Amino acid sequence: MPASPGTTTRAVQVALLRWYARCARDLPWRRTSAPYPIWISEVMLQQTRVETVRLRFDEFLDRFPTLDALAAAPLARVLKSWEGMGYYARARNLHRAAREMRRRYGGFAPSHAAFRALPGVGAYTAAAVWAIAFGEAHLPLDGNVRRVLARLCDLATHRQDDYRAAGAPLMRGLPPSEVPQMAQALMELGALTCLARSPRCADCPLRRFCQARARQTIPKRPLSRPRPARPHHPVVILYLRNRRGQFLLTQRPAHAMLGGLWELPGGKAEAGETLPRAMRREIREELDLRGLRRLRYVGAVGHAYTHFAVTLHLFTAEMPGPASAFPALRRLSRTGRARWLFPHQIADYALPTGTHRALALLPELHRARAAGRR
DNA sequence: AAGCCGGGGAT
DNA sequence: ATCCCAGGCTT
Repeated sequence: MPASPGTTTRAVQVALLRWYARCARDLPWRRTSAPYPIWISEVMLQQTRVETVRLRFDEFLDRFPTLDALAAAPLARVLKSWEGMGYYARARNLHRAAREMRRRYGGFAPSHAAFRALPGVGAYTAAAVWAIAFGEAHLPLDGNVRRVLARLCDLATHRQDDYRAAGAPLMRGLPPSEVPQMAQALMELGALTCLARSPRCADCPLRRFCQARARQTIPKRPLSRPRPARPHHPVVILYLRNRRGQFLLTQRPAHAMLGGLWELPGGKAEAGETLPRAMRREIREELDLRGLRRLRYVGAVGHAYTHFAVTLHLFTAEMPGPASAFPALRRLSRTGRARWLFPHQIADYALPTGTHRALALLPELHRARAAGRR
């Protein structure tokens, strides 16, 4: 708060802490101060709404109650637990970081610096865990806090350093017991009151300190950046049956988008190409398979990713012969990147949400999916 | 600093 | 349809 002397900083801290004591939501990860669950919650909350995480947090901790349990688990199980939450690199990094901590420190990271160096732990997560679990005065600079600071100090900037300069004083001079509350209060104010679209200034404990409010620049804070439009692609995917009633599921490369997840074979349709032609071409390119039998169009589902959107066009078809007759398919199976599954077995595999929704178009898988969710 | 990575809910 | 969320990694 550049324009504010220390006495004002203290007044802001007091107002915010009093408000937090009165208004803070009761969230599962606020019932503990242990670093492991705090860490899990912070990773889940990366770009993910509180309400979504609220539904998943307890289940994840039931499955992986300790750092050692997470480190000992196979990655596939962690990915399955992460299914539907997106940004799957988070699950891969969480797993790697747990194994690294166990190996190098025999437990949780011993310092903020050691923790910050782990995969998937950036400036925000390291600050949040060290402030909330250990009471050290780091500023967790997330989207909420950035918005609160942009308004409180009327910042017309994108620079990270400007936000740090504005926010650091608010974390200083507190007793360690109040650091966790202060860190969470800044975020909570952004989540409940200092809303992005329609801020509830009348209810804000900081309204008399708010410089953007005084200057009537609230709608312009924080400064926004124009975003490019999302391109849209038609995609064809295939539910390929063999003669035993199994279907083919393939695994995405570990470090690609949706890395490690399982999906139906297929790919983008090209401009001017009919969907059945695209389907046959993709299967030829991907599996070196020709002469699909009984190719049928099932239907489509739309699905939006961060930077593009797709329409998934689902087909069914039957194998032209035994899988063993096709070298590319044999190779995929041998390396474990492709599996023939009976419908009920799908419950053990982590699938992207779009694939789940496409499979729901098939009655036989609808039943299997319902069984898998139980 | 910018581009990339999922998904979902609010408006 | 658009925005944006308790971000991190790579370039």
